[in-house]
Amino acid sequence: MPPRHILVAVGWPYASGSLHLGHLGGAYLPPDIFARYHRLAGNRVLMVSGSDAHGTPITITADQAGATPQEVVDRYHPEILGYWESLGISFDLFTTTMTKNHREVTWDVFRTLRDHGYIAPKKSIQFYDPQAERFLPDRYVEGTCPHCGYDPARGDQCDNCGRTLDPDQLIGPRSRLTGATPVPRETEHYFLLLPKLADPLLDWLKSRRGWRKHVQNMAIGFVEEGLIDRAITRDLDWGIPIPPEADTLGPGKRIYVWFEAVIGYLSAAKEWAQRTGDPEAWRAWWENPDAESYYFIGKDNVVFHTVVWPAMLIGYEGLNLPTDVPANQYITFRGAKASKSMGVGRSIGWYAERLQSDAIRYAIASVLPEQSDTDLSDEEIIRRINDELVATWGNLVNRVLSLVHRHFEGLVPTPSDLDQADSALLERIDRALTDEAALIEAVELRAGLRAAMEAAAGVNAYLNATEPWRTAKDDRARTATTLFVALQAISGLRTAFAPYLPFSTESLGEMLSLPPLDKWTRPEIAAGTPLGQTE
RNA sequence: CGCGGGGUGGAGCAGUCUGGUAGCUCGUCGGGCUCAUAACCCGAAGGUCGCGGGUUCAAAUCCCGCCCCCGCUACCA
Repeated sequence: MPPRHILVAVGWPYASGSLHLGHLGGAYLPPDIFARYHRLAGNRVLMVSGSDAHGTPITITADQAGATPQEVVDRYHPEILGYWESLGISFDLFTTTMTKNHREVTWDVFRTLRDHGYIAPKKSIQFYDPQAERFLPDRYVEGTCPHCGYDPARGDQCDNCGRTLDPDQLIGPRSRLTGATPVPRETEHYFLLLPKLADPLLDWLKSRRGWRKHVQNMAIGFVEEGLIDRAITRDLDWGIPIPPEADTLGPGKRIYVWFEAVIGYLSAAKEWAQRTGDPEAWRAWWENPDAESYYFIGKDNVVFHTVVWPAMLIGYEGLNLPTDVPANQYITFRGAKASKSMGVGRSIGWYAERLQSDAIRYAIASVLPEQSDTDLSDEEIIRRINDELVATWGNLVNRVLSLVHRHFEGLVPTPSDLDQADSALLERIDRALTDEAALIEAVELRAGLRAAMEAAAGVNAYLNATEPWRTAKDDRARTATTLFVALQAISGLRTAFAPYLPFSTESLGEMLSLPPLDKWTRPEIAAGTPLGQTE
């Protein structure tokens, strides 16, 4: 079977704050596990993402810090890169939305959609700050909430009662920039004409199979409720400019961040291709109809990736739509949503300084919120590492290597004929690899990890049944066979754990004198091979 | 208010589409083993499956109503 082309598209984090374990479990660890599996399975993986450098969260963070948006990005983008480095999140490219390449790709998508009739300018009424001489985004209009009386409520939403607002509903509106009373004035923006794409989009959504039900139901429901034209430009001075020939709406307008951020998947693939020296290489993942694409995001981003981005791709013509959007729910901490501003859930960096990367990866992978929100605490993290990962898998490796060192001078013993229990164990390991592969392909990563752990427990049970520490006293041949088989099983488990625990499986390979793993198989460890010591 | 998802032994989760003795990991209790001891193996206890009603020989599962949590609701992305 020829290699499949697998695009692993990872949601773009804002470069405006530190990431916490909820982010890791929601959007970043799952694609890495998925990508590592597919590489081992012999497929061509392209895994891309980057820092989202635009959008109001960046400008607001900058305002609060008295810094420029650029300075905010310059601080957080390297921090995020550091997370991926320390946790082994194996991007082929993690770029930003500030590149020239991204601007050009965004312009290409803008122009093509416009030429195909899916982007057009429309006039609307918007608040204008006469003192600052500029139009105000809804977030920059403040006033008293008409529902609960809270002040200051923002023009898009009241932070107190949570209701969605329009700025003209506010009592006593004022500009957040100057405090001046804003006045309504006509302005013009570009809109994405989503209703024109609704029919093919709905047909496509309904024909998807194997999607998580909350993802597919939400997408279909959103489209069936009725799509409306959606603005793709904003009154901002931070963001990607409108293509020069189309920049006729007046000063101070940029492309709205949601429009260009999703294009990042495409522009990052193109940037990767340029960097590899084959600028056309991206086409194998985007234009080849047999290529597959998987978008890993949190549940708050479902509509953008299942409705808006596919609509843009349909309108653009010629590029692949998502194969699956395995969006995750949230990891909560002691029942509260992880959020730096709420002081809940520490940053990834905090844990990375205190725990081994694979330990963090195991703890998160074993609770991935694939169906529903999952609650976690520091105690739970430690418990899972010690009572599951170390106890079952770490201890298994340790006890087998100890026996080999004690009774066979650290050399893989030469087996006699395998009996039924020996063969059954190896068959079980091989079956676990097959089962796990199917689970990972279906993006059921937590179940995939469970399959590996159950197989490891099976090896422990095998050892308790064969008792090599007892047979060593009077049956060296039997002991040799048992330990040989156990080592082969461990070799298979090394593969099974490799997508989840890349660091420790790599060092285990060195300990077993095995070449680097490059296939989804159980490599045989030859008799006589010298083994390393456990720590 | 509307839409989507979730509410299952002490903790975290599967199972619900395709109704039929409620499953997994951890914890607890008992036993085994002693190579490993941050242990391992075997067994047991522990659940009105959010609440109320309905359909059915049979409901965690299907239908109706309600409560709670998360997300979305187009200017957060």
